Amino acid sequence: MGDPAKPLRADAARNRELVLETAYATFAAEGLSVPIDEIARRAGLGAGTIYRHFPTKNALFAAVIEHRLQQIVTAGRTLLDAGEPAEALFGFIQAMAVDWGAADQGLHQVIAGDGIDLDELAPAAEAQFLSLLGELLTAAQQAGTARPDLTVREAKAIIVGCQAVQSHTPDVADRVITLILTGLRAKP
Amino acid sequence: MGDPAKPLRADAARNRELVLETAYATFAAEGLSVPIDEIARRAGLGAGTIYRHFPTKNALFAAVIEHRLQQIVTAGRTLLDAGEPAEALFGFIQAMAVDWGAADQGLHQVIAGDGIDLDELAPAAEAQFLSLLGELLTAAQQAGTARPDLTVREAKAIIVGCQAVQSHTPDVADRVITLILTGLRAKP
Amino acid sequence: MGDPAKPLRADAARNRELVLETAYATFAAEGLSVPIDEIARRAGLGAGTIYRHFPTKNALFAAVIEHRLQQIVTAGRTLLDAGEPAEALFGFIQAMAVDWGAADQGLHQVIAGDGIDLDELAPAAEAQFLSLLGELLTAAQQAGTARPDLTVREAKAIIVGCQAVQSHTPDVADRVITLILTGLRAKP
Amino acid sequence: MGDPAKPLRADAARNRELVLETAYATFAAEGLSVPIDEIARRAGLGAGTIYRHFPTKNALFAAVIEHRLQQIVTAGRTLLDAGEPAEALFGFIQAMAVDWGAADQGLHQVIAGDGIDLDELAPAAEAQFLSLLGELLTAAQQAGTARPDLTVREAKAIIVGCQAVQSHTPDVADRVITLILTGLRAKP
DNA sequence: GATGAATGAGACTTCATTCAT
DNA sequence: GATGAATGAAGTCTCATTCAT
Repeated sequence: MGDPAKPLRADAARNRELVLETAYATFAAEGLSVPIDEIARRAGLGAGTIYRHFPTKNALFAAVIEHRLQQIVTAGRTLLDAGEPAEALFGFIQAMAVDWGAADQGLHQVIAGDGIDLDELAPAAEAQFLSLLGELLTAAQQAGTARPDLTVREAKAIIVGCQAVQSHTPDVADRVITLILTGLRAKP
Repeated sequence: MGDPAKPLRADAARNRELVLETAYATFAAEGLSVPIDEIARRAGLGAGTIYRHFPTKNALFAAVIEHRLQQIVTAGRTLLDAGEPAEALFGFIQAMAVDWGAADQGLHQVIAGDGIDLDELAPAAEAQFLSLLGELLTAAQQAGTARPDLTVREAKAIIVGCQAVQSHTPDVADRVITLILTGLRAKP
Repeated sequence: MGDPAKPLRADAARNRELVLETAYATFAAEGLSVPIDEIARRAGLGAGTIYRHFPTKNALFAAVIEHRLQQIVTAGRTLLDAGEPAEALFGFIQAMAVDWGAADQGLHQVIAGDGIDLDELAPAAEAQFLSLLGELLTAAQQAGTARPDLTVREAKAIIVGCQAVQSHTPDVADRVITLILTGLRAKP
Repeated sequence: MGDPAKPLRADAARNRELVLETAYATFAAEGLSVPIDEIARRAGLGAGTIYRHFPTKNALFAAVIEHRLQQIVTAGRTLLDAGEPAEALFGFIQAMAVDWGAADQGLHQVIAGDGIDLDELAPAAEAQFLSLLGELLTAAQQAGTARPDLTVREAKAIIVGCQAVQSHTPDVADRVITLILTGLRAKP
């Protein structure tokens, strides 16, 4: 049913994607304080072009995070559909912290605070993310691998914790996250 | 006695304390990007006064963190000396995240990364902290309450994770941290 | 054609020139301690614009000096090519101090030291300058008007001295410089 | 007769001397931009003590220059009284630049401009200096060693030039100054 | 009188955002 | 639409000068 927004011209759409990818890579590698000009330079665009697509730097954050969360949700749903409900939740948390969060300074800064609030920034994506997390959690609880009294908010808090671990001490992160997850499996 | 550095004049010492406390409160509440001028304003001082005591913004960070870590180490040692070796480690981690970390956004940013390195910033205090943590860990392992294969670095990573949890989702932090700690108690 | 650096946009090039001229006039008239903001104000530009073209105040010095030295070298070469080898050196020194150095306080400060090193600031232009000076000197020596034992470094030192004279006591500079140059003509 | 100002207490007089000497050494070595606090530190005094004796930084410059000029005048007079009128002027100029000006960045900056005017700063000392210079000049002219048409202002301008040479290219300064002085000896 | 801590204006520089080309 | 130049409000830090101790 018809995108309400006018469809972008082909080159504009391409530029939007390019900005998004460049911004993600840059924020992930160097944190959120990278200047817009630097992102423009890396994308081979003018700064004005970025502002045409994203009216403020915060809007760019929002779009990047939204994009990222959508990828995460997609990957999580794949895991869920793979038919291993018992381990999907744990695999997802581990993957989110270790594989995806490995170099993700920017994502971690956003998720862990730094004055930026995910719920304000990208409420729709956040809702989808929580919904997926709920499904993963329920599946694991029904399979008997996760504590039955665990809530979605708690599961998200644990993800935040695991990402902090990954970002701060990458070399022991794998083991520590495994330990943390142990606590989620224990019977009440 | 025999302090090599001349003792500060009474008013200077008072102001130094005032800056340290104001800076701690401000960084904790609003993160590390608060301008020095704002801290000066809140302390009722000129900006130059802060720079007299701490020649760089980083030096101020360092002093705040050092001050804070010393308080933490002192409190941890009290716990250790209280004669409950079995629970001291867990009490310490919980206290560090929940009681002290409650409003500690700035401290968390420093400890959790953000381009700032604790070891460079306050190496002495960091060393004391790690040493205390080691003692708490050993005591718990000898009492049989902590996994024997846990290392100090891992314990520190867990603290970082717990602080992230506290800072991001305070209302479920208590429960989540308890869950995380469960994983440290499990037999290998 | 084949300029590796993209040619500046017309407005940018105009502003670059404007900054250079304003900076030259201002430094020359008031010395090197004039704030960048003041130069921006006089040029009718924002301070940021200056920093876009010259990333540091030192870089602006460098560009001003380079610009100036190039003019000087060009003028000197014209003198050399005019076919009066016997007098070109003396004309050049006199011109450099009197005509061009008339209000050149800033340039004099740079050339005469003040903690700023020409060789670091604009090595290429400095090299060209020394090379031209060498040619002038050789020509005069072959024509028998300059002492045969005079070196390029000594000639440069004399220029520095003449500029100091000009800058300090303009009203007697012409005569004094003539006297100084007399010493260079004398037979050993 | 009878100093109109109350005589200083012994310690105050000592401090005044100490500041003057330290300031001279520091300005000479590092230029006029050295902070007052640094001079205080080197003198082992508080900054306030300097301000008790010299109400502004400019006043301190003035006093330093005055002090210095007095020494110079004294030394020049000694030269004059030594009974070698033919060479006293040349010896004086050479000594002023080479021996005394060797590391005299501060003095050179003041004399060579930098927005500071000797006549405003220390008019009395300047007058004495000019008077001495006049005597040296007259003596040399009567002895037939200096051009009869040389004026005091021109002689001073030459000193400024020689100091610039010394300050800019110390290693050839001796020779260059000798060359310059040759010009003053030549018959008109 | 001496001290050195405090002040606060102002320097240099960065960067989100706007706008002429 | 795209570009990248211009803007100007901050931010960090310095230092001449004043003032409480």
